[in-house]
Formats: sequence, C-alpha cells, structure tokens
Amino acid sequence: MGVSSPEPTPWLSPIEMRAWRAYIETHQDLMRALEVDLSPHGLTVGDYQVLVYLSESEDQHLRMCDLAERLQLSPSGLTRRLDGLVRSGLVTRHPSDEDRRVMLAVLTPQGRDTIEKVAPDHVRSVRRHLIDRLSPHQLEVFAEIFEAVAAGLRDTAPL
Amino acid sequence: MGVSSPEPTPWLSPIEMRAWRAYIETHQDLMRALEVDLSPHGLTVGDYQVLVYLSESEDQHLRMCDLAERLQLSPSGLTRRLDGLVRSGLVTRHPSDEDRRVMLAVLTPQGRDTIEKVAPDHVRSVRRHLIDRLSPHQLEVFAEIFEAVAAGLRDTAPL
DNA sequence: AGCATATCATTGCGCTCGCAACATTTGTCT
DNA sequence: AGACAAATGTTGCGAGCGCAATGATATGCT
Repeated sequence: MGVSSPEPTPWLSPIEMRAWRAYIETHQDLMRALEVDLSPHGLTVGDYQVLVYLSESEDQHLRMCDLAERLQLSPSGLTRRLDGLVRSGLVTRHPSDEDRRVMLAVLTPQGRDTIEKVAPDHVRSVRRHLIDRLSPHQLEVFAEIFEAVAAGLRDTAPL
Repeated sequence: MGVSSPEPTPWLSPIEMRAWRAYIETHQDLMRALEVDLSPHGLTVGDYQVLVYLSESEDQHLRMCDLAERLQLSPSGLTRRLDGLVRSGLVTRHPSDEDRRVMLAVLTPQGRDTIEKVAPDHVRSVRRHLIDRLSPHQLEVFAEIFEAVAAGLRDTAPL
C-alpha cells in the first residue's frame, strides 16, 4: 500500500452514530423485555439458555466446561448458575465415568417438562419484540451483520 | 379480522434462528472487545458513557435523574457508578440551587481532558469491531432494525 | 514409571447492579 | 395554610458474574 493517513477515520458520521446509538440503547431494553416475559415462569434468560443447550444435547447432558463455552460464561459463573437450577430441581450434577475431573450437568425430567412448557412462550416473546418487527430482507441482513462481526472478532481476538 | 389461528408461529425458521443466535452470541463478544480496548485508559464502557453525556451537556453537568435515564440505569446504580468517577477525580457532585432535592453531576477539567483523550481510541475501537465490517447498505439497515425494535418496545412497554 | 504441565470444577473475594426502604424536598388540592 | 402525593438521591441487602487460587485428575515427555 502507499502512504496512508495516520488517523483513518476519527469520528462517526451521522448514519454511523444513528446506528450505534440505536443499537446500544435498544439492546438493553430488548433483553429486559425478554426477562420480563420469562419471569412469570420463574426463569431468567440465562437459566433458559442452560435448559435449551442441555435439551438439545445427546442424553440431555453436557460437560460443565462445554456448557460454559456455549454460554460464554466463566467456569465460576456456570457453577453458580447451575447451583440455582439444581436447587430448583431442573438439573442434576453427575460425575463423568470417563474423566473423573468433569461433572456432567444433566437435565431432569422436571427440567425437560419445564423447557418444553416455557419454550413456546419465549419464542413468541422473541418474535413479538424482535423478529416480527423485521422484513424478510432486514432479517437476512441482520444475520449477515452479526455473522460478519463475529468473524471479525475471531480474527482480532487471537492477537 | 377473520378467525385467526391461536398459535400464530410457534417456532423459529432457519433464517430466524440464524439471525437470533448470531445476535445473542456476538453481542457479548463485541462488548467484551470494547471493554478490553478501553481498559488501558482505566475506564469501563459505563464510565465512558457518563463522561460522554456530561461533556455533551450545557455547562458539563446533568441532574442525577436525567443522567440515570439516559444511561438506562437505576438511581442506585448511578449513585454507585458516580462514586467511582468522583473517587477518580473525573466528576464532582454539586447540589442544585433551583431544586434542593437534586444533585448535579459535573465534569471536572480532568474529566474533560480524559474524555477528549480517550474518545478517539474508543471510536476507533467501535469502527474496527463493528462499523468497518458493514457495507453502507448494511449500516443503513442496521440502524433501521434497531429503531424499529425500539419503537416496538415503546408501544408494548406501557401496557 | 515419574514428574511437569494442562485441564476441570469449585470457592473466596470484589465489583456492578436492581429492588425496597428511607429522608428530604417539591408540587397539588382543598 | 395544611395535608397528601410525587419526585429525588442515598443506603442496605441480595443476586449474578469474573478473576485468582486451590484441589483433583489427565496427559505428555523423558
């Protein structure tokens, strides 16, 4: 490349600022709305995610470390979150036979019932607040955008 | 309207699921990257936002309640966040003359210097991780999407 | 085999935040 | 004026999470 300017783009244009502020300010409200819709079921969105990943898994169980990675949660964070679900009877811990370091988080029948009962409501909530607001084209671009950002983060993170 | 089905759309289509998961999983990573980029300056993104809103305001000050609303923070949350900034010398508290209930959060000269020094780096960070990844068209749709969602939330929230 | 290193889960500690309760001040209504 | 309601900021309390340290187990290297 030739000689490039040392300060490529120092500030945000109006459209960039519009997009950035709308995103930042709306995300929190959206998440709060989902929490509110889920709270009558006695679950947080975080709890719900745990049940989803377990219910999607072979034999309804997952190693703690794998679950933590999918939830983007630190090991300690997952330990505490699972504590709550165990107290509620939705999940149990079971030591692995193959590797005695690992604990398996396993969905209980009650947990299975709960996720099946709650999921339709949660999906409706996501639709109502987000997806139904978007045209097919906007939905397509929405997916593209976050996939592109995710790809970018994977590139720069390992620096 | 005619007779409509009681369960309009019980599940997410593949494209909907793609969009939703990409969004949820990427948002956290994006915010974390912004925090990491800002941390060398000794600021969190939350602290940064406080300084931005104060620096944009008349006479560099804002009532606590107004600031809390813009930050989407509870009153107690703002009290604690300001505690940290006051300890760092970037902001001071000043009782209002007009209304003796209110406290004004006012940017100090040092806080002014800090935000002016940090802002370009933060903007570059936002560009690098998000905005530069998007085409002009994607950026436009990005803004539309979150403005539409925000409008929807304003409609349903007051229920 | 033996030892160093890596992996896995948990715990202690600190941080941030929301909710409810509270004290203070302002506004409203009669 | 007086009484009641609303608004404002702070504090105690508890929930949720990350980091660092710890203990237990597995893996790799010589």
